[in-house]
Amino acid sequence: MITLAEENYLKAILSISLNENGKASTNAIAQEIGTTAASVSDMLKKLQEKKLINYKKYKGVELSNKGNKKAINILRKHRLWETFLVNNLGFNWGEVHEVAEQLEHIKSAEMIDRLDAFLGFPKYDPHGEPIPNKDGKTPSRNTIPLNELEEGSKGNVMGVTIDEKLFLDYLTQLNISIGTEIELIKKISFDKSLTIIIENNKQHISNDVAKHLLIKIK
Amino acid sequence: MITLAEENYLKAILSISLNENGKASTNAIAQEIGTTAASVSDMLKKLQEKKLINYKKYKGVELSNKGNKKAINILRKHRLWETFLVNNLGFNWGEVHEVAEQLEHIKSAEMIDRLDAFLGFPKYDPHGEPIPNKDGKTPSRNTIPLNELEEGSKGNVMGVTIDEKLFLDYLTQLNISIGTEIELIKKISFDKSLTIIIENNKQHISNDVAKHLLIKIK
DNA sequence: AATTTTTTTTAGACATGACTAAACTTTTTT
DNA sequence: AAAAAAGTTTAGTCATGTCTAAAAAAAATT
Repeated sequence: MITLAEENYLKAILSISLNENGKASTNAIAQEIGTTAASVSDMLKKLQEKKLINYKKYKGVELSNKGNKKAINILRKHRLWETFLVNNLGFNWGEVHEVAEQLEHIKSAEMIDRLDAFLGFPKYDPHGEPIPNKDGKTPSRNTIPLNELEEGSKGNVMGVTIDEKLFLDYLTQLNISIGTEIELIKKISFDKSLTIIIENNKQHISNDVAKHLLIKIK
Repeated sequence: MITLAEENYLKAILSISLNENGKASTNAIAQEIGTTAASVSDMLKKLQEKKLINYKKYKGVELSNKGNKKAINILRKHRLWETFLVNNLGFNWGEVHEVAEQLEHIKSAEMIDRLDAFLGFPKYDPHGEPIPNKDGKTPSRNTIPLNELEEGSKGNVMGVTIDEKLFLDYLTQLNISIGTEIELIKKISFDKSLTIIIENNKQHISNDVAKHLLIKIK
């Protein structure tokens, strides 16, 4: 049986290895989870025992096949629940993360598959993030972060890559949601900030915001 | 903050005080939860600390106002989730208890009120058990257990008072569900078993089954 | 190549919630 | 009203998952 704490570690390791590629460091995991490096070290030993990760002391860590399956499944549950909360309970996309963090740990494969069916087998969650299917397969799209677009090109927002209220509320304020068309006017070399056009309005956003917006080029 | 274990104790104490009236004994709680009397003693001290129960050593325990509110809220969540699982995800009434036991601990008052609205503010769950509303008020009905009916009288099943797969599956086999009309033909004095008629079929059931069927007399 | 800095691990505690065994109350029986 | 039985609490352990402080290893700097 896998515990709640263990599930959160697997999730953190998956999240880190998706962002930076290669192995996850003890410190990075500690930061992601909001605990100390010492606690992480302790837990990594337990996860290794259970064959959920591949870990050698001081050498970083990666998910084993078994661990990867578990982690993907948690992600699947998280994103399905977020979809339910937004589509059926009327929450907005900035309000669902904390509750989904709880719901993702509910154990019942049968239930989650029925929820999936109830929702109509969605491919993307309310943030445009792909929902792994029952077999763990994740749909892929060719999108690029807005900050990597060339000046003068246009595209549509297909997803965001962080799920934090402050960020999502700011996007809402900028009139950006899934599907929004954005034209990149200018990149400022100095601070890598961008001038963009959204629905005929010129706006200026930081690189920090732009890099978390996934764009499909027109 | 109230922990998962504490919530389960409050639920157990509520359940016991609804069935047998008066205070809940340490042993009864231990049995309900599936733990030892020693563990219960330990926990009662903690719940007393938090003012969730009224407890004097060796004298049994009852919920405080605060504890009662918490416990009712857990019951509300349990029954709303069961309703969702049956009405929207297509589970049958015998399959939902375990999952609802997990879901009832999800913390978000906003979410549960939205779920309530989504479900259409149901008054009863799939087992006919009353769902406390947002303010903790529980709808009441005048029903009596089938075994207390008089010979020759008729009524409809309005609810069941245990939520166990074996029991519910047996009811399904007997063609009994919420709303079913039952006529009580005969009570056997020896073992208090009953002969009943359901949809023109004569059946014979034990007192143990009958006492968990709530009937509204015609 | 040696030293400093950073990162990681170990050692030793602590809180939670469980357990068994033993002690202590309360209740029931004689 | 004693004695026996039943129920409850305490004492002492244990596993989980956290922490701080100290030690050890790896990486970066000189």
